[in-house]
Amino acid sequence: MNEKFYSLKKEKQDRMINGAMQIFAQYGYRHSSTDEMVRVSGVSKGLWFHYFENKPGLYSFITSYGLKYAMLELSMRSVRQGTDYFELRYEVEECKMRMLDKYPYLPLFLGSVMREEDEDVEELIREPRQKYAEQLSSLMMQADYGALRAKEDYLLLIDMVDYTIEALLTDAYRSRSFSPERYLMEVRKHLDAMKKLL
Amino acid sequence: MNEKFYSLKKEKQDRMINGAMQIFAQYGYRHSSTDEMVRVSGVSKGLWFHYFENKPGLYSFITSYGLKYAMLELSMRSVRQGTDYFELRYEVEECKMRMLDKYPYLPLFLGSVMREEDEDVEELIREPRQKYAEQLSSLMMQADYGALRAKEDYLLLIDMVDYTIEALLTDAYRSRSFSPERYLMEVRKHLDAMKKLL
Amino acid sequence: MNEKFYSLKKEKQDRMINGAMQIFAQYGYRHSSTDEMVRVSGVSKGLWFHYFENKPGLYSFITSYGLKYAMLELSMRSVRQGTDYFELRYEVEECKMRMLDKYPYLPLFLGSVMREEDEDVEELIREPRQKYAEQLSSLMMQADYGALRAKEDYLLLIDMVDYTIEALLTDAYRSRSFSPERYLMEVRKHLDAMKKLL
Amino acid sequence: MNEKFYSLKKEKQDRMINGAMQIFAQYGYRHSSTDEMVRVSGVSKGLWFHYFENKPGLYSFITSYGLKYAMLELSMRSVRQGTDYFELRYEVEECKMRMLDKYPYLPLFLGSVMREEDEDVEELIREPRQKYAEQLSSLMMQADYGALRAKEDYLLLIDMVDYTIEALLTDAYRSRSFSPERYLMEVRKHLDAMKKLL
DNA sequence: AATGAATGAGCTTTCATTCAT
DNA sequence: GATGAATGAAAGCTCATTCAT
Repeated sequence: MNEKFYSLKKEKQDRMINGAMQIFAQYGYRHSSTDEMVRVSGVSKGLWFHYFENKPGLYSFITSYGLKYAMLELSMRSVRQGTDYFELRYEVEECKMRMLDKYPYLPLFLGSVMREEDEDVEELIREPRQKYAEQLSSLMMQADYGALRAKEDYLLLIDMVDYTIEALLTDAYRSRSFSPERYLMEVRKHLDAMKKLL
Repeated sequence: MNEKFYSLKKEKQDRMINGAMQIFAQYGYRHSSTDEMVRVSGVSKGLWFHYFENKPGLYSFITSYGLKYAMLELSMRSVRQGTDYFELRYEVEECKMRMLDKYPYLPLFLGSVMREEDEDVEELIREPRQKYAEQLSSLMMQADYGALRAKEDYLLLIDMVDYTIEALLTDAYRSRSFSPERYLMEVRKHLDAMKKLL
Repeated sequence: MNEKFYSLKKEKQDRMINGAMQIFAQYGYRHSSTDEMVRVSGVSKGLWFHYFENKPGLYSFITSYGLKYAMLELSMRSVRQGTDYFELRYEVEECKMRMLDKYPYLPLFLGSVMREEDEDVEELIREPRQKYAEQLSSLMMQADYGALRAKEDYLLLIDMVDYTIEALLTDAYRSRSFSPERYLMEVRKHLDAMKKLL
Repeated sequence: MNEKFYSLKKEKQDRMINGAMQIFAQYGYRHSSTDEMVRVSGVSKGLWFHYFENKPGLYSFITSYGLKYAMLELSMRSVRQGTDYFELRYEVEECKMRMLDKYPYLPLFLGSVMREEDEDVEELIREPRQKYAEQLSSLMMQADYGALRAKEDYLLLIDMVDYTIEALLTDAYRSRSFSPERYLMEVRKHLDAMKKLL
């Protein structure tokens, strides 16, 4: 289906991928307009449809591509069984920051994809979305939950950590200039705060 | 500016307010369409513009109205100085649930307003948004932070609580039928989980 | 579905119907553009979709309307059982010419509808198209086929008459100014030519 | 103008000619899309414009080529002065069927060209179109009109024959599989039907 | 010569907004 | 006040045409 796209020069591929990710990440599927992608990527309108048939097709491709890239990045970290939960959680965020070089909006996009509910695309992204979620949770399952596990409600605490990190990421992108260092520091601080409670 | 609107029958006012809140809360400013408000409210299209000039004007009014209503509701609870932080935080959520009778989408709308970033309206809602935030934080400042305060990072923990509660609310509205009881129970569980850590 | 349209002023209804008929008759379904209908009718683009949802909906409505009008016109002639075949066939064409006052492109449109093959609309127009064909043939069955019937191949001769009349109509519209009188005269001449052979 | 094209391998020439004829014959000038010709011919898009500059240029070439081929085929039949009109008319159709080997859509294309009215190309095809019409009519003038000529309106009868044959051809192509034998039989039957009247 | 990537005008459709009634 | 008909800019998508390779 998308072999044509892959035979483009890598630089242009990435310009398109980044343009689409940025707009989709910021506005969600329905709200994202081709014209804005044209503007931020410098790639003409016709070409988007030349490669991706239609808007759902584009979204589905970018989603699948982005999630695969994220999964690859995740799988590339050497999995040390029994890493401390908070440490591992932090490493996952570090991992996201490593994506920034090639795909500056990918971390934000990942979150927006996981929350996407538009019925025109929900079906199309179900599978890659689920796989990504599974890889993440199976990665986290290898953590040493240490003192956490002692608590009967440790799942709730993990929820809180996840919600918090997601919110921090969104906030970080909201500011004019996204700084991965500042973001990671915020994550670290919040993780530490909870860790100290245990 | 909107005196005209207030001379409408209260019932119709509320039908319009609820219609706008529902759509804005679900889709955000930009994605909300007049036609959908017409549909859910049963109030003709012309009337919306008769009373509110344009879409930013409508959003600004509804925001300001909704935030004021929420502030009133908040201020109506008898402030017992020194209530335990977690208890107070819970009461704030209870308070939101009390709004459901008149404005079923107000709690969701509050969150969406606080996150709204569309540049067409950001300016217009800045002030009421800030006032609401201030009232909330000044209310929370009256709490007894107990063991929490002992922690040097207690502000971070509070962040986590806030992010968590906001996410729980969004999740609660995502399900077909929003149940205030179920929501409050979730909030309670998460608050307790953290409280126990202290 | 189209009650809204019928509550328009009759004059505007007819302006829209005529605009659509003209463009559809000349270019066929697929080729007809809203912009051209806007131009010939002076009715804004948005309004077409306000009343007719989409292009197939518009085509289906105009088709159904035009065929019904034609059937009404046909049924209004006093049916004299046993009229000479050639006379009756001529009267059918006279009947079409009577439509010109209100719908100048209807006779041409009828032919184009009967030949339309676009798969987006074929289903939608099947029924009215069939009904019209049936009324026409049941009308013609009341004719006195006289000497014609004696011929074993009289059905083939009728084919020829039909093909000829259809071609004459198309030719007549091709000229800059369509003249019903000239057209009817042509029809008469050709009918007579064949009649004399019998 | 098109010498370049003629230096292509004959097989590729014919693939292009057939592709263009098929699409133009089926959809008319305006509705024919380059992409469809690319698809049915397997010849790349750029090449079409390399050889034919633009769409009118292509249409003009294919028209001129197709008409010339038809004229050649017509002129190749040994003209027996005084052949019976109906026989000659039938032979003309046989002649068209002989084109099918090389250009399966040429007979249909001929008819569509003669009816083409798009103003972008009308001028361009006027001359070849007229020449073809003239050759056809001068060929037919050599016929023995026999009993036909006795009729004062024999020209009208000839019209009817022509219209009928054209309609039969269009009908024949409409069916999934075009059968020259079946088509010729239909022509024969209709010609005979009229002949018997004389 | 040959390919197909690239472009932008134009088409169908949506939607905030205006206006006659 | 109240309605919904009316408008046109903008969105998703198609297609003739150009151009780098």
